[in-house]
Parts: sequence; structure tokens; C-alpha cells
Amino acid sequence: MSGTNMRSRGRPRLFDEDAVLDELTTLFWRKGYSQTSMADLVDASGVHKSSLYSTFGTKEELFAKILQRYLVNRMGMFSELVEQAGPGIDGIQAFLEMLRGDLVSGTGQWGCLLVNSSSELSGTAPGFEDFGVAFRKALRERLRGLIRQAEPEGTARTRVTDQRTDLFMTFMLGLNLTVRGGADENEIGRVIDAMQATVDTWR
Amino acid sequence: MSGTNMRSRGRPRLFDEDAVLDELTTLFWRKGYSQTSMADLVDASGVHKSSLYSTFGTKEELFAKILQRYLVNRMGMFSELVEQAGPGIDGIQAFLEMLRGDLVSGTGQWGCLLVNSSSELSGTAPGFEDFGVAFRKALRERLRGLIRQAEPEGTARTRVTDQRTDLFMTFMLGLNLTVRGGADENEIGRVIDAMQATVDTWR
DNA sequence: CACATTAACTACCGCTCGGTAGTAAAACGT
DNA sequence: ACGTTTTACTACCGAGCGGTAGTTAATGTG
Repeated sequence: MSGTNMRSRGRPRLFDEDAVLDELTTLFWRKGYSQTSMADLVDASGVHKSSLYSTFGTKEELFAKILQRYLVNRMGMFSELVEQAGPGIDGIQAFLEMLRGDLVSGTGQWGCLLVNSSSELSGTAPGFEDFGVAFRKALRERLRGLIRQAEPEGTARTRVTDQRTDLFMTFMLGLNLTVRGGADENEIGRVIDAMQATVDTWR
Repeated sequence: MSGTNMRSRGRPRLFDEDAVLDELTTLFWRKGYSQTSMADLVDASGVHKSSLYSTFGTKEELFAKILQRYLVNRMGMFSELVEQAGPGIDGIQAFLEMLRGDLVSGTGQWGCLLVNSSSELSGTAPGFEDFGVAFRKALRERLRGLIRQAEPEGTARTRVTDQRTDLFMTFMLGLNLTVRGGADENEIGRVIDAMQATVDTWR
């Protein structure tokens, strides 16, 4: 990789590129792509408009970079969460318990940026659809891993595992929508309880 | 109700108000609120801009009317579907089977207008959030009815029924997102299969 | 046939949008 | 110190946005 060892032949940046991308990510996350104007991005970051353009390109290109970044970060966080949850059915339950905590406040209440964007831009901006597809595929793979390791050892019930994975995946998407739709803590709790009850029948 | 018997004292409309609202609904449905411009609405309906404004008010007011209309229509369709599905667990399975057919083509592939809008406008347009909440509440009630009647007669397992309702509700939201996210027929089919397998354990 | 009323249509408004040219200001290597 | 390179900043652009005033064309009522 270049970049870190690039000799700077000229004036250096006054802002931290990563920090600015983080700021802009939360803006897009909260308000959506089309509801976020360049002026909003300028205000939130403190970086002048032309600098944003010269650094990140057009709004579309910037958003693509942000989605890419988000995708990597999210999958990393997700893997950590799964590892932290531990093995077996209890691991799945622990994973759901962690979700419960995250979704009530902070960035959790905005749902998943990729899922939101995929829904918002579907049928208008064809280029971004691929991010959503890629994300769902990657998420599904990891979910399958989490569920597979909770099956009785030695068994190869591929069909059962796949179906549970699809159900769990769809559940997480629905939960995303519930949260972003403005559900309160009680409603979120109830929904997670319901899934935990279902997972309990998998023992 | 007035309206039908209103004596027209002046020039009558050249367009059918309901038909135009139907046209505009599909536009908002497919492209979302903010990606649909007044010019788009004019083009799609053939009605001049000023006529749209004098008839339906501003874009926000028009959209509110459309959401209201959609809410009523949808709940009606949903009730019909449930009735058509029949009683018992088999009724739930039949209901899911009908979903399978609807989601692949036509308006089904755009998901639910209310759910989409609730997600799109969350955190930017506070007024519209209520539609989403109201819709989820109404949908949940009817879903509960569908599931309640499939429980063994005489039992009053409120907790179980509620949890199954929440799971089913969340499943439908997730399915909505899957469809709108650009999933193909196979993926949709797999997801519905997964839910049907779960429902089968409820017998 | 006037007259009031309502709708259709044209032309236009101010504003915000995403995007850019052109200039001033720093850092570098030599 | 010098020239080069890169960034920061100001000012601005054309286009599209939602929304409206004002005029013309139909209709019903007397």
C-alpha cells in the first residue's frame, strides 16, 4: 500500500481525512443520502466545499467511499461481536442480548447505513445497489457461521442451518426497520424477546 | 359524507382525482419521496403543476394524502388476504404462499410504501413518522388475529401468541427490505421457505 | 345573456442544489 | 532564497427545486 510513505511535496492537509469521513458517515447515516446536502457536509466537517471535492470527489463518489468504509468497519465489528458471544445456542442468545443494548441509543437507532441506503436508492441510483447486495451476502455468511457452530456436532443438516440463517438474517433486517421506524425501547425489547424464544427452540 | 352530492358551481375537473392519486402513488412508491420531483408528478399524471397544487396542496400535503389513502387500501387488502387464507396454521402458510407470488413482480418489488417512507424520512421529516407507527400498529393487530386463531382452541397463551406475532411482524419488515434491496426470486423464495419452516413448528 | 365560480394554463419567482474556476497560502526539495 | 506542488478559500455558475401570480377557458345560476 502507498499512502503512508508518500512524500508530501506541497502543503499538507489541515484536517484528518479519516476523522472527517467519520463525521460525514454519521450525517449520511442519520439523514440518508438525498436528504444530506453538500452544505450540510461542509457545516458538519468544517472543511470547505472545494476541499471536500478535491479530496473525495463528487457527492456520489464520496458516498461510495463512505459505504465502502462502512462495510469494512461493520463486518469487522460484527465478527468481533460474534467471537465475543461465544459458542452454541447460548452464543446466539448472547449476540441478541448485545444487539438489544446497541439499538436503543447512539448510532444504533439509525439502523444500518447500507440497508437504509439500499432501500432509499433502490430504483433510482443503480450503482449503489451492489453495496447492499454485497453486504447482505457477507452478513449472511457470518450469520451462517454463528448458527452452524450451534448445531449438534457431527451433524450436517445443511438445509436446517440454511433456513435458520435466512430467518435470522430476515429478522435482523426487520429489526433494523423497526428501530429506524421510531420504535421505543419496549417495542425493540419485545421483538428481541420473540427471536430469543424462537432460537431457544433450536436447542 | 359530502363530496359526491356537491353541486358543481363552476368548471368541472378534466381529470379523475382518484386515478391521478393512483398514478402519483406508484411514483412515490417506486422512487421514494425526495427522489420524486413535482416535475415527475406532472409528467406521470399529465396534470399541470398548478392544478396539482390547487387540488392537493403542497408536495408534503399531497404525500400525506397519498400515505393516508395507501394505509386504508393496504389494510383492506391485507384483511382480504387473511380471510382468503383460511383458519389454522395452514392459513398462515397459505398467507405466506400468497406473499411469495406478490413480491416477485408488480408493485410488490418496491416493498411497502409506508415502511419505506418511514425509513427514508426518519430523522428529517418528523410529521410523517406517525404514519409508520400507525401502520405497524394496525398491521400487528391483524397479524395477531391471524396467529391467535391458529392456536389450540380454549388456550389463552397470550405470551406465546404475542411473541409469535412480533416475530412474524419483524419477518415481514425484513422481507420488505429484502425485496426492495433487489433480491431475486430465489432469494425471496428461500426466505419465505425459512419462515414457513418456523411456522410449521407452531403446530 | 350576463355573472359568479371554478379549473386549466402560461410564465415566472426565489432558493437551494451539486459542482467549478481562479486566487491566496503554506509546505516541500534544491 | 527560489520555484514547485499541493492545499485552503472566495466567488460564482447553470440547473432544478418547490411554489405562485395572473390570465384564459369552461361550467352552472339568475
